[in-house]
Amino acid sequence: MTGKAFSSVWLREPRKATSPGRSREEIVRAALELLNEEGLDGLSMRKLGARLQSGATSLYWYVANKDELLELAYDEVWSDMVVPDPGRVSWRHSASALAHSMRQAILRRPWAGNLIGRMPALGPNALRVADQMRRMFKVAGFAGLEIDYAGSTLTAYVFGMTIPEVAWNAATADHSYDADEMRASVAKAAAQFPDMLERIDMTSYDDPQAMREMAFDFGLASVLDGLERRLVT
Amino acid sequence: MTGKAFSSVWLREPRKATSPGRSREEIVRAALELLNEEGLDGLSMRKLGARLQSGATSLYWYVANKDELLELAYDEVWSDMVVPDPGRVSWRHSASALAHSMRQAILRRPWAGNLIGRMPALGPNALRVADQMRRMFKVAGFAGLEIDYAGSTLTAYVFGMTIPEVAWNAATADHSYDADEMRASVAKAAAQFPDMLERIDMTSYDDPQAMREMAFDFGLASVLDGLERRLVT
DNA sequence: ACCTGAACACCGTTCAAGT
DNA sequence: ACCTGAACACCGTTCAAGT
Repeated sequence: MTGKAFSSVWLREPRKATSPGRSREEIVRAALELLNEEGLDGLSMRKLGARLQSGATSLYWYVANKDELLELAYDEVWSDMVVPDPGRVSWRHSASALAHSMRQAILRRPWAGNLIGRMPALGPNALRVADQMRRMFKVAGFAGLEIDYAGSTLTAYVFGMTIPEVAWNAATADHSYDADEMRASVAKAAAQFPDMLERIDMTSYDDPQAMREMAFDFGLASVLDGLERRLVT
Repeated sequence: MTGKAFSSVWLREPRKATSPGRSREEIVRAALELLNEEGLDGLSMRKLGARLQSGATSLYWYVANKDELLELAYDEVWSDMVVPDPGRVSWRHSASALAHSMRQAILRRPWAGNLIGRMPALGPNALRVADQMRRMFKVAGFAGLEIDYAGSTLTAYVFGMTIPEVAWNAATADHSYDADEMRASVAKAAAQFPDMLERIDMTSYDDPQAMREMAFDFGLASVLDGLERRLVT
């Protein structure tokens, strides 16, 4: 019972473009526009069809279903992640730059927050990043499976830190943000936890942006220190 | 313009239960059943209404909308995360046990993978865990904002590692899993990346479960080492 | 106070029919 | 080979009307 294995759009050939305004590429471009303008909920096959001056169902000639379309669009997120050459700079510098560029890539495309880690990342951009990261950790001194473990650790940290950040931005984007009100709300919820209340009095809510950057750098330094330690022993 | 701030179900009083089979509690219980049986997509207001022998729209008396219902159900995930008392065991042991229980809590409820980090976690269970974790990092020796940074780092790592794990399980659950086929698929996608191909030849695909546990422990040790290092300097 | 059903404004996807 | 529209089987939510 071999059953058909795990499938991904990237494993199949696209239908070739013939008419000018109608191709997989064209569709993905329009989907990205919609995603960037209106977010994940703003993308529907019907709206996408309208934008391309076609029936919604015409798209199914080029793309098997909406999930595949998302998988195609998703690869774009990886396009501006960078891994500075670990031959020229220290691997720590390279890893740190990668982590920051990953975070920014997601913050710039909030819709990606709901896809990341949930969707296979087998597009060309994702593979490039994975390949460069592997090489980086090899230069650093990791070997065998530990090359992959180190990669997983770094990306898990960055994604785990950034996904909530995106969600938070989305949740507070509508209402004009009021630090005092926020403080009061959370204080109410955390009323029976004296330890939590203590935290609420801190500056945390006044400049959430700066706070998050500090938290990110603190955690990143920890992760990199931890990885470094794995190398020396 | 203060605008209404960030809102969460947990900040409002529930409507009190009157009839026996109809209350916010009852509804959340039924929603959890549906989630555990059919996953996130299996939960619709209509199906939930049917299960409770009521019109779908009757639920709106007890719950403002589906998102709030999810927020309510979501707190359940935190219920079996444990933080061993850091007064009796080392903080490292405590943190490690917490991390493992977090991972298991999510693996046991795959639907949570799509909610985690995306939804405010202000329910009683989530607050208990947050409070205990805070105390743990305080006992460890962190102070001020670093208590929170340490907490964010640990949970970001665990969530970032576990969310893809859940997604992977879901993607491979349908098809009977075939290691060779999988290897071939990924090899095809990664064809131009010699470094990636090297990885594919490893044992990675034969026992993914064991592999993931090793990866998790490797990363966890790194994160804890990194946090420890923050304490001594 | 609580519950109902009809209705609104959407979805993704299939498929026979057209050119 | 490509595109269309109608149709199917769903959604979440509102709201006037019932008891």
